[in-house]
Amino acid sequence: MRPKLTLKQIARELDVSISTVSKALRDSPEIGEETRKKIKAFAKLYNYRPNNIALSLKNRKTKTIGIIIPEIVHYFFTTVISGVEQVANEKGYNVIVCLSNNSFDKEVLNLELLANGSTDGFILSIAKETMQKEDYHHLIEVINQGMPVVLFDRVVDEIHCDKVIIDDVIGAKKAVQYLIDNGAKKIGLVSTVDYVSVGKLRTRGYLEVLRNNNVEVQENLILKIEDMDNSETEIKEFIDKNDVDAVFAVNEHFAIHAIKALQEKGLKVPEDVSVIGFTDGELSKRFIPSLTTVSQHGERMGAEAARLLIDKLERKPEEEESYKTVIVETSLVERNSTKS
Amino acid sequence: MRPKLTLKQIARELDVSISTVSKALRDSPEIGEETRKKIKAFAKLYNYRPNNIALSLKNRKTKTIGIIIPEIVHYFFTTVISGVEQVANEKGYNVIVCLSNNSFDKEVLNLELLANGSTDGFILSIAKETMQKEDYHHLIEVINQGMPVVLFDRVVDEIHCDKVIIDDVIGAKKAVQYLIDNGAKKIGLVSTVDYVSVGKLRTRGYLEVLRNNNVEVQENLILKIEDMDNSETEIKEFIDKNDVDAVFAVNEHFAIHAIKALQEKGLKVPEDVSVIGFTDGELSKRFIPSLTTVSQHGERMGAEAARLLIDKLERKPEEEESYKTVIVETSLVERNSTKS
DNA sequence: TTTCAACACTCAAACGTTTTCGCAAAATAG
DNA sequence: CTATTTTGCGAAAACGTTTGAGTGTTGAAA
Repeated sequence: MRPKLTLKQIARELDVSISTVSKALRDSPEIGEETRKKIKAFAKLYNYRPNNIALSLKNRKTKTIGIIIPEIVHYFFTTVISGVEQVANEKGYNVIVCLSNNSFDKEVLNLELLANGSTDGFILSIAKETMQKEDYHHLIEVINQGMPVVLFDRVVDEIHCDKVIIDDVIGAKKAVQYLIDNGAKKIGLVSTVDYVSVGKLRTRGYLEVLRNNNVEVQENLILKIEDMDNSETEIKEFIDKNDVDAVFAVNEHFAIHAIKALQEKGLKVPEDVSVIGFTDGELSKRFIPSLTTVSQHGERMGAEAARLLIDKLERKPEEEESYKTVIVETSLVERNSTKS
Repeated sequence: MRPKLTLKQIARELDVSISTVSKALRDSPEIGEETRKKIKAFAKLYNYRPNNIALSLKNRKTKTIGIIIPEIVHYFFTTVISGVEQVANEKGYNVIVCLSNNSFDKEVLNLELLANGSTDGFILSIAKETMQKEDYHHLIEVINQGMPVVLFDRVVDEIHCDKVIIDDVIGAKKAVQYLIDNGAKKIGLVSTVDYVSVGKLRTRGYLEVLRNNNVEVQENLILKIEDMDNSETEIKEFIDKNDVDAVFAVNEHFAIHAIKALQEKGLKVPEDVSVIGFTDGELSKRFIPSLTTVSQHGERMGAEAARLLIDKLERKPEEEESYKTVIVETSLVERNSTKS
């Protein structure tokens, strides 16, 4: 076992000072040709690499960005991480991932831990519990200490920082417009109750498009799921008793249950009824039929967040402080659950 | 903006020495009651937290473990991360995640980067390209430097370290035995070509169980998919021309295509034909019908890997070096694609 | 011969901690 | 009232690095 080489050891070995070694390796003109070559050769031979921790301490930056998400076994979040990672890597940054498990306490803990020198900034999606408590002091604290934070997906107005979000209303409008353009008249909506912000916004998009196209809004064609655990039965009943020629569901899960219910009713998807979902996850791609869906482009969101953060980190101190909110456009991915 | 507080600032503010502050905060008996209280109150008021980087440098350990995986948008790997994270957190460790994207070069880069002081040890699943090249010098190098490494899932004999794997053969046996126990006689196998180790091992399990139960092996009931892109058609043809009463597929994807082909042939799953998959991902849980499947327990694997690593990290230096390989048992998760 | 610049290097401080050692002053013992 | 112990605190080194300032030698210009 050969422990890591340090400048000090090289210096002792070659009988020069530590600073000489450091300067030689960084090609300082202060060091003579011969000495420099000798040192470089030695360093190469024994595979010297500077210690990151020491560098971080010296430079007061770690070249590491922390990302705190509510859960990791979750398609959307992994695509975001993937996007962050790509951009971070390009710019020479590392990514350290922490999970809040949707718990307020764990979010606070992780944030405090990483804020003590481990990272230069944060990319974060707020935990469910934190949103319920509406307690953001930990985030505000960290921002006040001068640490840049970028919020994505779940964001709140109370926190002043850069943000990356999608436009749920426009996403929903794209989907419903697509259905109308392809001849649908009786479009069912399977949504969540209104206090889930995503459900509310997507419902708004649905309503707007119907009005814009002079399609009458039929209240009975709108289903708002209360109890997620019982969504399957609710959707089945909804489909059974209503006559629709298209369905817009606010997530993948609702979409596939709608498809199943339609099939059991003797209808074919997409021949008789078209179905569109929201969130382009594994399930949308691989369900049979595969789902036409509104994609949230998690990877782009991650990349955008990383760019915002790194811009802040590398900004000259004299530049004006300003916070941006980037809206990443959704797009409709056409697959086999809609006819066109 | 209030920058982070340091010992030095507290010392200056309270007109004592840095060491006094440090000792007071760590409840050293050297410091008098009064001074200690004063310092602690001040630190609390201004929310002092020691700088992790400085601590890492001093202690020569970072309390951080690196995990390098081939991809993150992948159900299995996320469950592993989740398991690692839980155990790591319990023991006061952070997790830094890097992606190799299945590229040899990126794996080497990440490893070298993190090995220079950023982490105390690694948990790693080898990149596809690395396995093809059979070049593991970067891993061996890191291990030689005294950094503990735990390999999981994709492991190789050439590397001497702790390992966490599942037993594919036993997993497959459980599945096929279950089918036989429930009356199946003509069990189709949808596998990959033999040079994919997973396909080979799971096929072996299938064959062993048939022999053990004196069921004749019919070569025509075994499908080995060459071309993943064309798997759908291959499976459809296979199902169409063969008469089976059960199917064992070596992954989720094959399983759902088998189900679809069966349904299109006019057969019902699970009433007429039972289907079992491998890998308990999103799709298995949420496909309709949901899939009975062999679960690999990624979370357990991650937890196990983290435990092995942390044991190594906290082992006294005088203790004997030894490498373990932990086999995490698979288990059969019964859902709606099999009758029982 | 003196002066000075160029060269090639070393010293020392700094980043923020912890910890060993040393040293006064106060408290106790003799 | 002196001798010794205890108490309370500070100085300094260490972790590994970078970097501005300082130093000694050489060779050339004045």
